[in-house]
Amino acid sequence: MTEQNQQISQDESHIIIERRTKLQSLRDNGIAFPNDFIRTHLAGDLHAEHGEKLAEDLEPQGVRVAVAGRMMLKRVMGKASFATLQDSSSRIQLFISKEAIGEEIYDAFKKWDMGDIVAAEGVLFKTKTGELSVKVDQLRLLTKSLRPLPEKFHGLSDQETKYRQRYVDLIMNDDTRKTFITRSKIVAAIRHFMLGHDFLEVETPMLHPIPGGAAAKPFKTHHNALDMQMFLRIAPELFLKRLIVGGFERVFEINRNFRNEGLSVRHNPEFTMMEFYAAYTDYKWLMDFTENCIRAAAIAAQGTATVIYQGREVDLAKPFARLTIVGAIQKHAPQYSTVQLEDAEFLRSALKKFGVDALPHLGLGALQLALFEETAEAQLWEPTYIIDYPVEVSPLARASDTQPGLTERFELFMTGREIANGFSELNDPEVQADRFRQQVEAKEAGDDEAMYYDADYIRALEYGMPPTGGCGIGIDRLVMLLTDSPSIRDVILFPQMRPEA
RNA sequence: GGGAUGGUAGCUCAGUGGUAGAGCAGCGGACUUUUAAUCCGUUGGCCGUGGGUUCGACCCCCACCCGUCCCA
Repeated sequence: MTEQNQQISQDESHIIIERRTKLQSLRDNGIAFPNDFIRTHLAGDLHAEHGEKLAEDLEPQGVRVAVAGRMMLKRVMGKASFATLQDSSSRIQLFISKEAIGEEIYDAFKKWDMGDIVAAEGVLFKTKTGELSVKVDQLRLLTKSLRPLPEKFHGLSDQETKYRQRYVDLIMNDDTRKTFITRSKIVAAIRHFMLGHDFLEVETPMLHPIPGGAAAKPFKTHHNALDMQMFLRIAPELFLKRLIVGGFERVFEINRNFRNEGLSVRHNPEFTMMEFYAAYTDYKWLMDFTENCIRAAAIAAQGTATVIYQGREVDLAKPFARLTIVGAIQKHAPQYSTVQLEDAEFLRSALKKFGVDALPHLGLGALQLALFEETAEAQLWEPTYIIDYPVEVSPLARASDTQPGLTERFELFMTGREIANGFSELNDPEVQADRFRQQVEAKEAGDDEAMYYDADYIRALEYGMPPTGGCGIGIDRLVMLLTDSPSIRDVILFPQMRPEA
């Protein structure tokens, strides 16, 4: 052992020291980390193909297999033993007898540890309790595990360790593996849905010279060669619409956004969104389309569009409800009268009771929206589109032709959370330029979430963008819903954590 | 940012002012069809960190660090 290793081992438990000693003896006796084993079968396939067979049917077939995986259980009984290997598909039991593999390897096996990666070859059979197993005649240790796994029965339950050491969580918890497999299926289903509707998948910059496309605080970074400040993107929106200008009439991107905000059960500083844009559509078309897309994702994840979240049903099968902001307040907080909801001063005082200090420049629509967020939003359990957002909080959305001060915009809520946000895009370059100027004024007045003026985006619009609908779906929150996960950290493999103590 | 709650052996957890415990894992031994195998023996702890109170602190007090939940 090197001096450095010795120093490390002083801080390590006796278990790790013991295992390092075993590894050293593997090194002394040959190749400690061999990579020439060839696996022929996965455990899950073996169970699927042979699990139901009777012993007397299976054993005469002499099915020869080579399996490998992490040793999760080990039962040594004198001259014969059982071990359970876990591979990516499932688990398979090994029957290991001294008689079949020889005394030398058998004695070595007795020293192997839980968590070691083991390879075995042999013939399938059924034990007397009927468990499909491999009668092993060749056995090898492929990778020595130096760190002890959590307890075999209770597993790993500490939330912090599950998040910080996801690799251990994945080894120990089938539910965790399932959640991320489901996440992959959801993303695949959404991608398939989009491609099936003639959308082109694209990738736009994550490093932005000007952050745009959303009201949020960005992360700042620095490009050395260009010696310029850059921002991690808060949304891909302005780039995707440049592509609409360019003639890609249906585009989507599934990728990460970064927002410099606090952490919560619903917020991770980097999160995944799908944004999509379709020329010659509007927000009404988007609502129908988004609904179908989410339904397809639910069926891919759970096989049904009627799902249970935290013990309560969410019906994604029936048409999603549609309510205006005021309508939602009236439904979920009926103590406010129609007259009061049109009274800016009343709304300010009502908001104060919720501890919200409404900025003086906010108009009626923004005040109504703030009251909606306080009173109604958390109660929107069944999927509900809230429509007709005020212009002042929707600087990229097309104004309504019939309702002054409102835009053709919706947000989709379910289980009390925002899942999607979409609108008819503002494609009038002169109006967009005005809206940007207003944002810059708000920023100068101290609103650090206000947008920058993006001159190139205006230039793009000046070439002409067809009438377009665009929408963003929060993938993490959708996966939470479809995997019944209470926290966003449960659906992100490596959630953001403070440095370890 | 505020409130609640937690941090004790590698893991899961007991312990409530008087010598730090159990199960699993580990180590030694027995055992040729086990299923969290069983049986005998046994090692292992800055009780999150730093202060304080006390004859004496895992336990009481204060501050801090890192989680979890709720609220903003």
